[in-house]
Amino acid sequence: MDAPRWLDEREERAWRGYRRMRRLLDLELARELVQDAGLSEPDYDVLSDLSETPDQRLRLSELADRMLWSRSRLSHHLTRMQQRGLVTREECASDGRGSVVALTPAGRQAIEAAAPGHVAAVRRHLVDLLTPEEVEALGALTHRVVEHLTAPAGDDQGRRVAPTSAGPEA
Amino acid sequence: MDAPRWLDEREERAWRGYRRMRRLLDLELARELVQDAGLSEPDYDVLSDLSETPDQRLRLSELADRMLWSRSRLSHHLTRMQQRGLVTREECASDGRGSVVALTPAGRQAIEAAAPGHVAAVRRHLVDLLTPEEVEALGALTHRVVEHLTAPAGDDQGRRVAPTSAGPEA
DNA sequence: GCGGTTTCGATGACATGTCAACAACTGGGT
DNA sequence: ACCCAGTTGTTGACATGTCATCGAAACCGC
Repeated sequence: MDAPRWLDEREERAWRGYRRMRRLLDLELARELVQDAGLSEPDYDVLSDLSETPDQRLRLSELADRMLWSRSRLSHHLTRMQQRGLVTREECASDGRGSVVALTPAGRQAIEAAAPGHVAAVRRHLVDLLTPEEVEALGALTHRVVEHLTAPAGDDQGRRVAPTSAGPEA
Repeated sequence: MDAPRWLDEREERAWRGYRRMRRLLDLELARELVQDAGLSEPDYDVLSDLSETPDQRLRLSELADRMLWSRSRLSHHLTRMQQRGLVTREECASDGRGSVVALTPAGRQAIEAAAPGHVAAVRRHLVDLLTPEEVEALGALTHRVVEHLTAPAGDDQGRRVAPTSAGPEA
């Protein structure tokens, strides 16, 4: 690392573009979501993950792992969503420590109302701006990076990632 | 919007991959940065933008616009960085309302110490995992999306973006 | 030069996220 | 049966980000 390899022009362009896109896309999607559906992005993600589940319910830690959130963050966020009537907490039958998070009817209604507009926004600001080849490339490249970051460690460095578990032994 | 066009399999893969990559990359880069250099990503970004400037100093609002931050956020953050001795605020000669943010020697030292490791991490976890074609594609695609999101409005929708100014009249 | 309007940056209240500590419980070894 | 290390989810203190508001200064048409 004595002579750092800086990014060349193309790499720099990709990296800066990525970061700028990230920020702008986030701002815009969040803005539309809150305006059109009264949900924040985190709200949407929670509801969306829950609604994709057979029962509309998940163990708290299972949900946290899927979302790559810490349990603490999820717990705080659920408290707020619960107060708004979007989700409920139930005791877990098989594990006395556990909580199960469940979608309420209001929660289901909220996500169903929000989804079409949100998908449309994702198309409008991202997907529909890309060629099919670019969509393919983006899928491939992001998956490779994700694989790398979730690899069992000792990979090219001794570092681990992810808030809590979600590791190799999941 | 009556019959929402959902994402097809490839689009879904790209979108989910993007979001997952985003999250994991952020966590990892932030983790390494704070561990190796004692800086958060926002800290790094502020110092980095300042250090790229001829005089190591910028008007507060100029910096906010470049970073796509609200003035308020930047002001709060600068207060904290100032307390750590990384930056200083100076009065602006040409505008009595204004502040100029300047890098201190400690700030310059911090960014110079942090940069090589951070660039290496960006390579390790992203850039070096991509083919040259993918780097090129990522650059092209992100720039197109950024263009779209910063376009003068009335574009395909009547919506504007960005925290404060940075708009069409900039 | 003077009022009205806008811009600049700071601030306080509040929302959200992180981190460390904790109690309750599980499961395995003995 | 019992202990104990590990796991689960919650909590409180704190860091960070957002939003509305504010005073000061600049700008602008007159």
